[in-house]
Amino acid sequence: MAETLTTTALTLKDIAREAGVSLATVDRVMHNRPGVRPDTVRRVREAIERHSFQPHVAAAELARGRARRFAFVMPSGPNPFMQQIEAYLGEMAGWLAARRLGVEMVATDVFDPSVLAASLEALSGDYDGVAVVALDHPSVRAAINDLVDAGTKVVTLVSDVPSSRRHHYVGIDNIAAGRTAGALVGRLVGQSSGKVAIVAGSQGLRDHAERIFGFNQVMASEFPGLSVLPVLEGRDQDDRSEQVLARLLGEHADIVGLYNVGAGTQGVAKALSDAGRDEVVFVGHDVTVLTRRLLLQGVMDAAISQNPGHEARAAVRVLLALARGEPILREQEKIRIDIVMRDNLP
Amino acid sequence: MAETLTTTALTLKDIAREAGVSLATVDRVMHNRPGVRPDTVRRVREAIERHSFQPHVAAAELARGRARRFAFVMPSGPNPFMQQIEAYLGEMAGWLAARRLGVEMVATDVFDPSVLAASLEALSGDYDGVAVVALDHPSVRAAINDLVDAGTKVVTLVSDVPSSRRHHYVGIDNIAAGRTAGALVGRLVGQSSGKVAIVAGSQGLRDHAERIFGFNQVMASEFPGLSVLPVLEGRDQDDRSEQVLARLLGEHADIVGLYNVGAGTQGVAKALSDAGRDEVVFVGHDVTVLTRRLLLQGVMDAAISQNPGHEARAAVRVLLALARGEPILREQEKIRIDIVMRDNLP
DNA sequence: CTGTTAGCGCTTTCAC
DNA sequence: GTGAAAGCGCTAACAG
Repeated sequence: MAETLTTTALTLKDIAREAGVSLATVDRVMHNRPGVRPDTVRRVREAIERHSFQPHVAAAELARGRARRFAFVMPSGPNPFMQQIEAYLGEMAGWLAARRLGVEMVATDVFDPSVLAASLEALSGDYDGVAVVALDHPSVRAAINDLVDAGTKVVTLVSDVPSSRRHHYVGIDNIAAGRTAGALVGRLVGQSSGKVAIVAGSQGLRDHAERIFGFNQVMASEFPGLSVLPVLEGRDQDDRSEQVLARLLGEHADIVGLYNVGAGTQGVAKALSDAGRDEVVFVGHDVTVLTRRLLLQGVMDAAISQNPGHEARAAVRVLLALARGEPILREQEKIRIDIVMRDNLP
Repeated sequence: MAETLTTTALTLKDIAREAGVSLATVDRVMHNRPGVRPDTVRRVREAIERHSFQPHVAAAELARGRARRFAFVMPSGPNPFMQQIEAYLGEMAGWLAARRLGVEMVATDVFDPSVLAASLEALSGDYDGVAVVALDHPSVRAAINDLVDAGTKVVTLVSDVPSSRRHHYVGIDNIAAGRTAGALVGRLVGQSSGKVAIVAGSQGLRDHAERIFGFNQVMASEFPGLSVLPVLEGRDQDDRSEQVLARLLGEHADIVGLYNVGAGTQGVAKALSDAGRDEVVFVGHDVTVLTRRLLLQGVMDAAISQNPGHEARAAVRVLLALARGEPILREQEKIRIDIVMRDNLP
């Protein structure tokens, strides 16, 4: 009736005795440290395997004494999504302190590759781990690789640099996010013809480009009756987004759907309401104070969201696991694409 | 440029010195143990506050030595959702072992109040914490309260007993889940008239009743043109669900939407396809092997999901935090209502 | 009521 | 190459 999932209660000492060596040697083997005869290594490894021995993390943590330091490299400037990530890190303060983890925020211009790369280089040696909202650019890639080579654990956050040797990416699959947005717009429009507008920050941003790609995929294959208009670029700014969208709305009376790929949501909403086109199906990204209000008012129909709290905590947990040499709980750290509508607002 | 979120590096000893007492006394105060003069308590408290001191969890964990044991009381019988929870606990085996946490599964008939209550009573004293998929019934409530009184930490999982003194509920807000389902059916149907069917396991189950309540709320207020038919009860069984639904489909040719509140999904899908009514908007719960397939095939339009992996891990983390007397990260442990459609399948 | 002390299971010098 | 021994910061048992 009761089935046990765990057993271990052994200690390093038990393994040492069984392998006929000392504590120190087992420790060396466990951490792949040099200076142990291959034959001894094998004997110890076998003893460990035999009992699937797991060292006690608390003891290890205590013994090594030294506190760990992580840096979060984030965009400077007022971005509500990033502010939420910071806020959630702040909420973890007690949790972090109880584990003697130091987390520092480093603000930088993540849109300028050379500035970002310089900020990263400056961190070298001072931190056990770095989480960075990265721009995908050769010099940034090089900076990340340098950190990795110096032994620092690196995770990319929200925006990935897949070509780098970063240890982990904490964020969503943006192509799938775009596909999801497309499916929502298509289904919620509920009619087979009409035009669909896209407002993005810039097609040069990897995440925006990927979302648009996914969106178009679904539109083309599943809603052939809906025609997608050329992408507008609002640079994630309210005024500019409003401006370009207002113009487009004036030119096309038969726009039935709208996908806002990045920020600038305020402007998009204003353009819609000023034009008296509230019935347009409007899908955007992220749950912020603003999008929450728009969802409640029925102006926005759905938001695709990557839970910033989860991202912040996942980044910390992944860095910690990497630093400790523990395995990462893939499933736990995977960031899901949330569909948020009025009734399931978190 | 760099802003630090944490500082602590003090130890109990530092606090002791500053308060002019010994280690042991600080320990007593920290854990609200009796036998300390009120005045001394105050002095120590002040020293702790002054530095917002956080004891080192690893040291505490190590010092107390004893391993912790948790029990998961789950429904016997083949329920894919519950099997997933078990599977995720299995994946955590290494993580659990490294923390010397023992997790045991206890299968029981959670639908029979007296059997469930007896199972819970039997656990008393043997475990530090218990997670239970609970039926809301007086004798179950009493059993939970007895465990709590005996010092065991108790969390309800998936299905709550709000009237008990359980320490925490790990699961979704089922009324909101029902509302979400209602909004999805209404929006995806995309027309203003027609009938909507509901298939539930039993209206006697609290979670099912709450979901139906939420669903009807939204239907009545936002989609007045859609008329909701009386609830069918399929007892979460495939054959029975198929049977009752097939009959209903025969009686009403104008059914445009369907909400499957519980399990029995296989039967529901079969009834729809046998009747050639694949165009009906079909919204159900949970992502399983089956619902995943139905979503990909376009038979199901959306699944409301409570991430079983998250629930399993949240239950363990909450029990651990409770046992250690640490605060719970509310935001992290809150279970979200996920809307899963084809393109954001996890 | 309060203090002293012996570990918990690792990591890390420092010797051999 | 390998081992012995001194802690890491707490908890708990035992003295006083």
